[in-house]
Amino acid sequence: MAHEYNPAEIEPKWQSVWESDAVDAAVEDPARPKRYILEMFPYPSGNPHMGHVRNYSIGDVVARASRMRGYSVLHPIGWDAFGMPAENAAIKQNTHPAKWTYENIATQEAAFKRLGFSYDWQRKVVTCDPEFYRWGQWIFLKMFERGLVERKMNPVNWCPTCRTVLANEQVEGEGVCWRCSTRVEKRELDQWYFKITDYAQELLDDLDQLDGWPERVRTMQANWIGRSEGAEVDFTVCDADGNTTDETITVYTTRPDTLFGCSFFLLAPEHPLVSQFVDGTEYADAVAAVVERATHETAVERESGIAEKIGAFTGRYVVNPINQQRVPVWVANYVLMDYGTGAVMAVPSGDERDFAFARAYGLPIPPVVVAADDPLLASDPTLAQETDLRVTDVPWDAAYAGPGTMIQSGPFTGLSGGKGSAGADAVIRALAAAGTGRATVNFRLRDWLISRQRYWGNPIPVIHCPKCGIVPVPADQLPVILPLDLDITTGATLAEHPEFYEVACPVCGADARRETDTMDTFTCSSWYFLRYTDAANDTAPFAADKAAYWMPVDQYIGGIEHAILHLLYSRFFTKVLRDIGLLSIDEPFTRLLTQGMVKLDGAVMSKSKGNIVAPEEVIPRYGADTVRAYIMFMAPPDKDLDWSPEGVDGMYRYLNRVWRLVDEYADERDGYPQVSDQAGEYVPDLSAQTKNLAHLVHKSVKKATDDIDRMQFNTAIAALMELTNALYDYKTAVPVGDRDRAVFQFGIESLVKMLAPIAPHITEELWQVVLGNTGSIHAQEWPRYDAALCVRDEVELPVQVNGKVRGRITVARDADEAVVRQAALDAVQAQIAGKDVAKLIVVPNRIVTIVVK
RNA sequence: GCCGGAGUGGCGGAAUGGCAGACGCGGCGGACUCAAAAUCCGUUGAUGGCAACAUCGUGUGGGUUCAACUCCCACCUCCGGCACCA
Repeated sequence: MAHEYNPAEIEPKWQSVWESDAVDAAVEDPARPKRYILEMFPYPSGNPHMGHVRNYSIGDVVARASRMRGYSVLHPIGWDAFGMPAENAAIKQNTHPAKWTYENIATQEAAFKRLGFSYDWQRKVVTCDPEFYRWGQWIFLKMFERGLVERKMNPVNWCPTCRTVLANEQVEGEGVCWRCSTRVEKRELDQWYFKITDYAQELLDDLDQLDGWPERVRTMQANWIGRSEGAEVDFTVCDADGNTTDETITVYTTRPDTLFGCSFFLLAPEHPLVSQFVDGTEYADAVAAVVERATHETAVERESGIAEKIGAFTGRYVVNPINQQRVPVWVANYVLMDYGTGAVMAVPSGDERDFAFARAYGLPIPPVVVAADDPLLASDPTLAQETDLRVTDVPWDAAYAGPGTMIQSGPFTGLSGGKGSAGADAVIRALAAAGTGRATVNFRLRDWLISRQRYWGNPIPVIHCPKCGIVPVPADQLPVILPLDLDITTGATLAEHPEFYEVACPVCGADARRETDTMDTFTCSSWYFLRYTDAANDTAPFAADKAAYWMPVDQYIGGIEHAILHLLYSRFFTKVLRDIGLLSIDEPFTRLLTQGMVKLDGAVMSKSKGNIVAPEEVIPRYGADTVRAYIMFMAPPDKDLDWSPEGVDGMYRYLNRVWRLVDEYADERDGYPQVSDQAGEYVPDLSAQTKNLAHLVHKSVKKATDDIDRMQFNTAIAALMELTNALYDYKTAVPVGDRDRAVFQFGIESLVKMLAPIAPHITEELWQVVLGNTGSIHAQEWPRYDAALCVRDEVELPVQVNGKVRGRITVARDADEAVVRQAALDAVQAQIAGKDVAKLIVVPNRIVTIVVK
């Protein structure tokens, strides 16, 4: 009854069985441990490509293996359905974003089903469905209540191509839009923000808990949050004659120990005091020129990598609170308005940028922190005790920013200087006592700009009332429905849709205007994983007890491109929802796998580049199982891989090999005598060949199990191939009538079971049809190996002489060391004859090494 | 510039400090076949040798060790992230 492996026939057959039986529906079962396996949900861009296949195959293997290991598994899927590409496609193809989006979802859903992914389809989430996005609005309102939503006028990143603002996290490398790579512009606009900075410290601290995350992702997030410790110092504004005003300017510094070395003071070009200082003065023109160049040329200069430092004197001075020194105030292009306070104290001897600026404009560079071996101290040892300003210009050709000793620093002279030094602490204490400074912490992280001037997004549930101001939409009026009757092929937004924005104020009833900006799509992806735990809930985003059962996600799988963006925002949402009382966890994702990218000839596959390899090109010829297994076999999951069609044949051959092996076994098995008493049980009178097979089978089961656990699927598949080879070798070497039924059967069944998560269709067919078992392979228990059978009772050890293998010995496992020593010496007798054995090292069960002279 | 990651056969890739190259792709030789496909067997790091074998070999140069792809120091190349963050 031998029959052929025909994936085109069996794959759709099993897919429809699984779907109609809803075999992959997640069940909350308190009796079993749970596992929530999640892959980052796709954007419905059209046909999936091999990158998708890889991402979702990894998750599917983990989910299927987890079920067989006895876990109650949640493995859902959905679509991140709002966003710009839908609008662009709609304009280009003269259709509606909704139509384009839902059609693409249908395409991807069909493709995913054709690949045999084991999703709980009943929990499907589509973010552009009102049933989903209303809860995004609900969360917005909750955040609004808690003061985590802010509308403010700020310089923001504007993408002229996308015609919308962007969050800081969405501006890449050289200041370009993450989506279209257009250079972004700075604009001063009134926008909506989520106050993620309120959680900056916790987002940083809790990275320590995430030991299931790749180190580099944690490092990237820590760098992005960018905590720095230092001090604020208040400088009093004065005129050229030293007459002080009651105006102070505060600076932030990480080096309060260098305060005595401040020889000038800088304002950012955008600083509001600049025009106040120079308007109508002789300095106005020069300052305006700097401001002009800084605001218009910065982007270009940054691109070249080296920005020339330019600045201009404002005619004003400030008083240094530590020593009452009067220093000039300049405007400089390298001072950033959006970090610290937009003003800095310049210490050219201790800061490279200030040094360059001082040299360019002839400003003094007094040394205040010097290294112990500094030539300055060598030439003038008394300088080490100098408290007053004696040397006003360093002989160095670069700033010194390292640790050292404070000099020329009044009462602080002699203290250690440097970041976080005793000297720095002492200066902060002195400033604090005088009320002119204080210790403080600064973050690089900015608040999350969430409003977008685009149509295809979740409407911000707010109404602008001329009398009441900003009025949140009452919760019982949610959702604010995104109207679909808008012709967006002209590029129109909600601001061109009066039926949408003309509303009555919910408080006073006056004519008011509904907010027409929509939310950043990343707000949807920041909590979709929570919706899966309770996807049909129509009274809340999710029930707390359901989330409590399933959360956190045990294994999250997705691309490294979200190392900051999505993964940071999701952590933020989780903490906010915890504080609202909906969650009891601090972190959403316990373990994270950042899967490598699938490339073609070195380039990332993307629709815009047109270098996509789609699974449909391979499935008709080889089937989904081959595609899945091949992409898992090509490389470890976290490494980038270059797609090459050459090896697909090999994987197809392998699955055929498995098919024939199992098929032949099914035909012949009645002829196998039952020799050993039970599968996997060690029976002393087995033949040497059968013992050998039992050993190989158990060793392979252990190896494949361990490798799937640590998600090294490429080596797991290699172990399955070795198991397959061992079974074939046994068949070749041992006639049917001498074969051990129990050991062989255990080998065959283990092979089929362990291959099942990777190649779910062929294994289902082999299990149920070819082997004639009842019940799905995917509901079987994972094979258990016998640790005693994974090792041999005799081991062959290489014997090295001076680092070269010169002989081999076979000894009992864990043999007495004396026995091993003697056997080794005998084995290499010829090589060591007449020489002194200086050393003999036995590494038990591994190697013997002899050193002779 | 700073912070990560990676350099291993023709190719993808394996190796708790213990026989480098598992597993596979490709190649070569053979069996089966009228022939081909499929399948099966053998072989396949380099150099030298008829051969057993010898020597060399994990980006480069040092070091630690009986033993280094693995640990340490210095450097080269590539990839990724951040980048005037005071």
